[in-house]
Amino acid sequence: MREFTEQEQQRREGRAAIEAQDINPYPYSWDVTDYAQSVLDRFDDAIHQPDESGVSKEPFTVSIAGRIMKKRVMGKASFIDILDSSGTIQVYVARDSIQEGYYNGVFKKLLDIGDIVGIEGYVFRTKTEHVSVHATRLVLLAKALRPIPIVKEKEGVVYNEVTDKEFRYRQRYVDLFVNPEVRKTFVLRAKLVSALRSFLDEKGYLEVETPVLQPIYGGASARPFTTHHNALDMELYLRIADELYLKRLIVGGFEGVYEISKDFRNEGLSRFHNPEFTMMELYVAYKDYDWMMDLVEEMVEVVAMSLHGEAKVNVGGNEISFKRPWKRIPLLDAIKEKTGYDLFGKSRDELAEIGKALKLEIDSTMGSGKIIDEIFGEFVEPNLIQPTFITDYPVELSPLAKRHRDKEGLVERFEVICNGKEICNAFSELNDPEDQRARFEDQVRLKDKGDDEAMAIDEDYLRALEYGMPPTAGLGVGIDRLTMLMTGQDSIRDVILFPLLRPEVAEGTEDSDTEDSSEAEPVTSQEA
RNA sequence: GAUUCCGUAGCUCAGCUGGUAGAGCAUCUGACUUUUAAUCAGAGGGUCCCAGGUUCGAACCCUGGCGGAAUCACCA
Repeated sequence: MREFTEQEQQRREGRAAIEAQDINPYPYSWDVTDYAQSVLDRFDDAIHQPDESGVSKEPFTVSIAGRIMKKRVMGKASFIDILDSSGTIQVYVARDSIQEGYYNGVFKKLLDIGDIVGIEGYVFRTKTEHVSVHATRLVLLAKALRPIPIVKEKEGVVYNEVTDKEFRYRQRYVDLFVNPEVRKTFVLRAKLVSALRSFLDEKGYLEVETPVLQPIYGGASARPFTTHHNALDMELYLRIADELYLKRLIVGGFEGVYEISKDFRNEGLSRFHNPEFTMMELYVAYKDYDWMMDLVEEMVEVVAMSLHGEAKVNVGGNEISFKRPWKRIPLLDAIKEKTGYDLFGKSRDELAEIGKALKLEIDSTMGSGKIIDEIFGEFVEPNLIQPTFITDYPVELSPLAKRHRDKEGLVERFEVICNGKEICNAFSELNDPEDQRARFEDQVRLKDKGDDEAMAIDEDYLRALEYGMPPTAGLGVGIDRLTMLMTGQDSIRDVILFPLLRPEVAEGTEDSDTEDSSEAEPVTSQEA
């Protein structure tokens, strides 16, 4: 058994004292009729404010519930701040206004900051002009046995703000109620996903679900997580992308399908990478990547509008505008513009020379596509702040994309770069089964050379393509990154509720293996 | 995986060139029926992340480990 801190012991004693009065510290429900924000919004001095005799034209009675965040006791009356899902409201608790005996018997001594309570009362404005609820009934709904961090604020200055990242990620439940802007971020994230979904639904695309557990992983270059199915005694992989399954559905005759779901990649963690992350993938039949660029512009603008009411956002001092149209520039042109080197038609060795001239580390295992990608990543990508379509990638980097209709060695693919980071990736989908087989075979050669991110041949996918897939445009959007951009967060952990962390040593388990005789004793805290 | 920085009370932090710990808020006791970082008076609370080492003596110096952050590498 973990040793309790002083404050935890005091709270447990408080709980016992409450139970000794036949009060359940964890009752079953509370009838909520109002929320902090709506009360503040709806209060009208003309009709709700009581006069000197305590009578108002139209009493504004409410029933609210939430967590006690502050408690200011002044003898026979107190103010508490109650936090609910909408925000905070002050409650005036006077001894003679609530249940008889409750003020001195329970409220003053036994209710703590952090406890969750239900309050009935009427709304009024205090002498200091603060809209408050004058409690007529106050009920404990859940006792908090741990003290919560107390954050205070005066004149815009926040005191004792909980800033410790580890604390905040490990105990997100606390982070959410002590840092209001954290909740806002996740509300925005939900809005973003819902705006995306309704945008796609309105276009008539079908939301589908495809397997997370896959016998062959594919659709991206990444290392997978591996797991095992006992009954079938088979290795399975957690998907690294939805792509190949969604395109099978296009073969099946759906003309527009999308999926919003988690992908899993077994790679390092960073400000931009969490091993599980959310992707939206969309495939539309009979379209190509030019069409998809138009769609992406429209979609992102709509999303920005639905979150902010305008098509722009401030991130790290940059004002980013999503207003259409966005700049479109071929990858090699963008590189030429920034570095002066024209890479078109250059051989692998010529590219390596240019790479070295640009002071990049080029080794013999890197193919020409990889070198181009390095140059782009180093000299172009970080400088693209406004949303920009970078188009036409080397074929070796894009084994699932269709060859460019005009440009030899390239594919019809684009990425959108914004604030120096990729936010989506799309192409005209490769639907020639024989070219696809050849591309897979190239991947296998890479795998044999030791590239553990190269794709495997997916025979079933090839079989599907052999039945005929219409020309198709495909898109993948990193939802976490898009959320970062739209909410101005600079770490992916701030847009994922429970980011992956190393396991912590659980409280009270440091000596859990040693015998502990005190456990045998029955704990009787009920009687007091 | 590499490098740098960080880890002291429930929270936010201080702790000088090594002399075994302090503040504010929170908590406890008392006062106070319109306060708002409420106020006033008093009190308690710490395996200084862990394990070794150096030293008469370590929160502080050294070594190793654990955890976090940033940067890099890989990627979305």
